[in-house]
Amino acid sequence: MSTAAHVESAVTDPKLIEERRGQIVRAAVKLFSEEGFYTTTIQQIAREAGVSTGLIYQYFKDKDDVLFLALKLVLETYEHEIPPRLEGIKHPVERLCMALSAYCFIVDGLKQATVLAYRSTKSLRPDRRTLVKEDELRTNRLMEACVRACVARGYMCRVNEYLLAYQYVMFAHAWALKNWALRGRYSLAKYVSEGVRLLIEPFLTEKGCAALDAIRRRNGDFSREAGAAHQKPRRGRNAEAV
Amino acid sequence: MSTAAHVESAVTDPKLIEERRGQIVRAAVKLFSEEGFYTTTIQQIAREAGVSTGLIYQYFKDKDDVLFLALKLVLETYEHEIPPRLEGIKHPVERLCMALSAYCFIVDGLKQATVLAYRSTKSLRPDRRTLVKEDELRTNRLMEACVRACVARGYMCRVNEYLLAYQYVMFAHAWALKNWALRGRYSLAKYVSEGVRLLIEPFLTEKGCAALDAIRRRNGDFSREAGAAHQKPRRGRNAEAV
Amino acid sequence: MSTAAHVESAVTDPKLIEERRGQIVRAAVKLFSEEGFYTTTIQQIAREAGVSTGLIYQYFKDKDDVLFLALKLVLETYEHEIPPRLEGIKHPVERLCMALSAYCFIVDGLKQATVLAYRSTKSLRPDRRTLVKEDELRTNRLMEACVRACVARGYMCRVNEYLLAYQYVMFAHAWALKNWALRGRYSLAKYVSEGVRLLIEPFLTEKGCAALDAIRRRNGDFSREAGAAHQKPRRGRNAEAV
Amino acid sequence: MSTAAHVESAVTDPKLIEERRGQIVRAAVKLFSEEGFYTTTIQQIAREAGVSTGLIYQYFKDKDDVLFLALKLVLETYEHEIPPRLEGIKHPVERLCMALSAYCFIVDGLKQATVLAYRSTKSLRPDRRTLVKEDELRTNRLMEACVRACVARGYMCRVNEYLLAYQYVMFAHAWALKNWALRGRYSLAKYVSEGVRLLIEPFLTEKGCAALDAIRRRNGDFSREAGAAHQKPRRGRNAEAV
DNA sequence: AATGAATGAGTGTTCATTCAT
DNA sequence: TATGAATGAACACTCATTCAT
Repeated sequence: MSTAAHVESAVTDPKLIEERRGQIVRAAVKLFSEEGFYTTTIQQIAREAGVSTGLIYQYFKDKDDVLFLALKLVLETYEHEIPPRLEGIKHPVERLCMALSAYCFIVDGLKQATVLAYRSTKSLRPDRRTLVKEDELRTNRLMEACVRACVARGYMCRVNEYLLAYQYVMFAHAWALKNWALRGRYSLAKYVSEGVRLLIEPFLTEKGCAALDAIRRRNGDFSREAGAAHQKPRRGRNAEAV
Repeated sequence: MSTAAHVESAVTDPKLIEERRGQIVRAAVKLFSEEGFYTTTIQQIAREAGVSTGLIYQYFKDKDDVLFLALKLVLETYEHEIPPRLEGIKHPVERLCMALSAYCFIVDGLKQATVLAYRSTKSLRPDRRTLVKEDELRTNRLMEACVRACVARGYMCRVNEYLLAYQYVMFAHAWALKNWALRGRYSLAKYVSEGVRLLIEPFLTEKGCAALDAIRRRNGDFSREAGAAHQKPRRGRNAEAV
Repeated sequence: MSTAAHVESAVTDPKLIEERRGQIVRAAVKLFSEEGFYTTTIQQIAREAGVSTGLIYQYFKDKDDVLFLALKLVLETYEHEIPPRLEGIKHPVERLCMALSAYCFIVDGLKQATVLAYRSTKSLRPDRRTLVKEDELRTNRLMEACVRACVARGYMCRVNEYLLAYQYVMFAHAWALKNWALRGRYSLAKYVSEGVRLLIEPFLTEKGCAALDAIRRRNGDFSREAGAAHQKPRRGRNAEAV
Repeated sequence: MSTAAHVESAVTDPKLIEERRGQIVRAAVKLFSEEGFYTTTIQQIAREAGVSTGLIYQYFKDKDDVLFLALKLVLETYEHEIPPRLEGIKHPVERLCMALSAYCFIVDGLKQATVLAYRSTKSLRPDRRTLVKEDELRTNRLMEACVRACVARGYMCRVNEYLLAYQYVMFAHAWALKNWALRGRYSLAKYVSEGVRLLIEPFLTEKGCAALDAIRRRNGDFSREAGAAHQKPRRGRNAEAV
């Protein structure tokens, strides 16, 4: 549905397809992110990708298709880059904190692309839009699973897991969407540690808080900045769940 | 700066200007919301507004200018419609809850326009973009003021007020931005009451919680659905601040 | 179905529409006739018509639509220009001869356009193609009616009127289609008089032949060339019909 | 002049050339016939012929050259397929009737290709167009020779042999060109027998008519349909020629 | 003040043709 | 010989903007 298989003389070599598509989509993400979908021309993408205009139509059905794969690339980055960053982490609370942190750091690396997703998803044809939304939902479920693990193991009190997970997602996205308002006030690290304080800590049980304290002692408040952990505020105390 | 004062044959009668602009901008908001900025043509706006294409250029400098005023209209709706809904409400906790609720209800009535703001703000020329952002910040400060009042009066523990206020904003916006994912799960009323539970209640002091309980007994959980308040979960208890 | 009513800002003034359409279609017929449909660009038509490219799309849906009206113009010329040339002519045999002659003369003035019709009718969308064919059929019926009148009045023996009429049509068209082969051998007048000899005379009854002879004495063999009638060959004699 | 001899890396083996060309031209005739010259792409021809796009340019100079050979193939089919069908037929009247019949049957098998010839000959470069026209003239001469033989042997009265032969050609072509109008009224066989009645019989001498009658008794009115000959109409009687 | 016809630069897309392999 | 990926010029069509009325 996203391929150029319908194109008269579509390319057949799978390796080449992968390479060219990547090449073109990367150029597209860059330009769409900077200038927006409608103001970026196919010719610009071609030039940025170092190919001819015609070539793009051997790998994509139309401009919409380029956008689709560009957005998929971004959305899949979220989905694929969080798990590796959780690897080896056992403790549910630490996993949750890391998931939030990871999401924010990934978004930080894709700030413009994240904004692009918000700007341009509606420009997609409905069927493709649906597919992109499914990508987003999968990432949401990743976050939700972290929440559930905390609740299941008694580190977090009962909450609306779905909605809380969505807050994490929005919190990460906001780093890109509202970067113009946030970057003057917070470093990314600070933003993440504040996020933990606002959106995780209040829902932890005593046991969960204890775990979080331990983690902070080790990891420094999820902040890479030295001393970022010094300002220990009063935090929510939740009774043991169940 | 947004006017068409530079236009050759600009109209001079201020009353007429206001009327025509409103007429055109309302049409623009409708069409931009439905179809997006780039896919809406000036001719469509003219037809929707019941005027000629040429007329638009007597009241706006260019298409960008129409977008600018359209976005301003949306952003100012947030800013202007929240205060009246808080009128007469004295208790800081209730004000905060009502502010969140009001924001969500306003967004609900402007779902597409809210999405439009996210899609199209970057399409504005930088100077106009800045002005739109300032509109948003003013609304943020409205929310922030509500938080501060709660903290000042000891209903809420010390928090990062700026960021918490931003969570409220994002939470309201999310009702529009992620409506496709949320509407199947929550009614608006339920969404709001869950918002209170996730983003307000955890930060309340005991005193604040007591106040919230009282409000809920009166107002029914900020939910219009009968019995929506029945599922009272364990909620955060915060020690008195300071 | 051929209008530009679907166009965003189609023109509304009927007088203007007629004028502009005529202006553009005339340019199109000229260029399509000379260069063919596919090798003629919209820009060329615009230039030839003395208008801008964009204007064409205010009066035509697409290039196909221009072709459609161009072909209709040609086909309707046949249909509309034959009757006036028969006006005042009473005798069925003379009417038939004049019809054939008129058709050939009209085709002579539209040689390239006639070739265009053969080249490009298949390039039309099926529904429009059908409409053009109906135009052609109406002209055929004009010819057929002339044949029928001759038969009914006993000037012509019973024949397959439909097919004979079609021979007249093809004979006239051939003057355009095969002009490259014919123009070296015959003048148009000679061609017409040979047509009468081949496709009318053989089917005349004695009475019909007598009438034809009288007509020729008056009109000079349907040939404007002096002496074109000198080579009187043996011709078909048909018994009285019925 | 039609070859690809000028092509950089032209193929030299004559046998291969013949084979490849045939393969490609057959595919081209099929596609051009169905879709037209301009709407058929070289890539489609390549796929239909089961070769690569590049290969076509080793056997043809350009797309125009493919069209040229495609049209030649069609035109030569007429020229080459008529004589075999006349083989063994001695009587001039029968030969003439068979020639007309054969032409119609050949056209019937090449309906779309015949239309193609009318659509696309003008798309050829002038020099190539001339060559195609010469092919057509050779077929015309085939028909003309049949007419001449009839006249010479006294079966047909004196006529404009050239033009009559052209009528036969047009009659056959019309079966393709106007098939949309004819196929509802006549079977091919009926069409042919009507053609004999309209374009041959009227010009026969008494001797010729007698011969035709005999032929019909044997061959059934040039119609494959049983009983097609039953409806014997009044037909032209010509006095002996000379 | 208002109209809407006219403009023409700009864009997505196609496809004949080339050429490295 | 044969391939098919790559090219880029060319074209249909759109639409923001202008301006005569």
